Amino acid sequence: MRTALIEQAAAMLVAREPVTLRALATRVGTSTMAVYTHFDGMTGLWGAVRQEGFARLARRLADVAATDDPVRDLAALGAAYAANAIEHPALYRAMFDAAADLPDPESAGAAFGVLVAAAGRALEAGRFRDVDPAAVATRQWASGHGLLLLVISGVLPREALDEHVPALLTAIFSAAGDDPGRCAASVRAGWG
Amino acid sequence: MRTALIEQAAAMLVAREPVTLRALATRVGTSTMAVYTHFDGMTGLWGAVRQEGFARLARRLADVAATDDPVRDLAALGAAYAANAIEHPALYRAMFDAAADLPDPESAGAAFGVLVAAAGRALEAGRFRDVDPAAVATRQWASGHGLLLLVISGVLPREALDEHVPALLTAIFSAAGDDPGRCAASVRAGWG
DNA sequence: CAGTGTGGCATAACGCTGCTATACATTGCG
DNA sequence: CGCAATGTATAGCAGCGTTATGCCACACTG
Repeated sequence: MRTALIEQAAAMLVAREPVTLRALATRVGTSTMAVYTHFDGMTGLWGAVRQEGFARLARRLADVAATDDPVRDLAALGAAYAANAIEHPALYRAMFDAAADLPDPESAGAAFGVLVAAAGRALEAGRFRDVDPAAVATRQWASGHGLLLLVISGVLPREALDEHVPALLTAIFSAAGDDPGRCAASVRAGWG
Repeated sequence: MRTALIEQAAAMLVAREPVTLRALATRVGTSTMAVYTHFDGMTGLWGAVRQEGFARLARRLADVAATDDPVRDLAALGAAYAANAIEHPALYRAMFDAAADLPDPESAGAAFGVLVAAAGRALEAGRFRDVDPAAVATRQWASGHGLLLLVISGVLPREALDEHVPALLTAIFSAAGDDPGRCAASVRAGWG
């Protein structure tokens, strides 16, 4: 029942339908009370939906196999992240809805941890110098997040991703110590 | 009446009060119908509020005086942009609310134009090479936007701005052709 | 095996939301 | 002065999230 409600809510979210309590209960074939027994009302359900969104994101990032080029891996992780957000924009927006509580630290941290790990490998491989892997990951994440939200909102066209993400990643990774030319090639390879 | 409604809505937004039709009408001292005669319901009012938000942002950016160091100016514009967003986070979030229509192209374009102009001056001054000023401005905007939203949402602490914005701007401007050392100094001076 | 709780769902109602139809007032113009 | 028109007040509607209450079906227990 819990999972049915979460999945139905996520489905309505990706279908651009308004996720309302009554419509949700009707679609699942139960009554509105189910949301109150299994969650703490709609806010609790939204929290569960966002947690599910982060879990899906973490799974998707985990599917990106690590290669011997950690900078390429960072770009590939960015591509997987962007693809996930573009395919389910409403879910992505709900995951970062500022009106709600903080996203679940565990599931969100799992996704972020994959990025930090890749940055750490770049540091160990000598591609980065004198930087905190978490800082590099945060900068990549924030840049991509902002660009994605602007694209999802329709402020920027979708082509803006292909135009600006590789440029931003190359700038960030070069500033972290990677050789600019080699970095650009790795980013191109990873962004695909 | 129009302006009174817009300003009251903006005031309730910064006061973290829920902006509801009845509460808004009561505070302004009129009836709910006023919102329908002057705007097209609440959606129209939200559009006007966002337009007002972009107008305030454009005014604030225009107050940043241009110096003989265009890269410093870009960082100073970023600082003014960030300060405006941090001071009125609810209004900033409303400005980019993806559920609504696109922000008013005129007022939003005015704010963005200031950034593009500064990037153009950097190009003319020889600080940037072989780049589109609009592309540099877009990358700076998207990076700052993403970082600001993460801070406003509480995902990142406020100190993350001072830690990551100068690093990101230096990375972007260096990738645009500026000398890294000189760029870092200009960004530090502008970010203040 | 019958009795008894107990957890989970259906029903109905409450207060709130945005919105609209209608009646009234007030202003400007011929 | 009377008429037209614009903007506001009132009342009500459908929808929302939430909650109080009743029921039922399952599980544990003497």
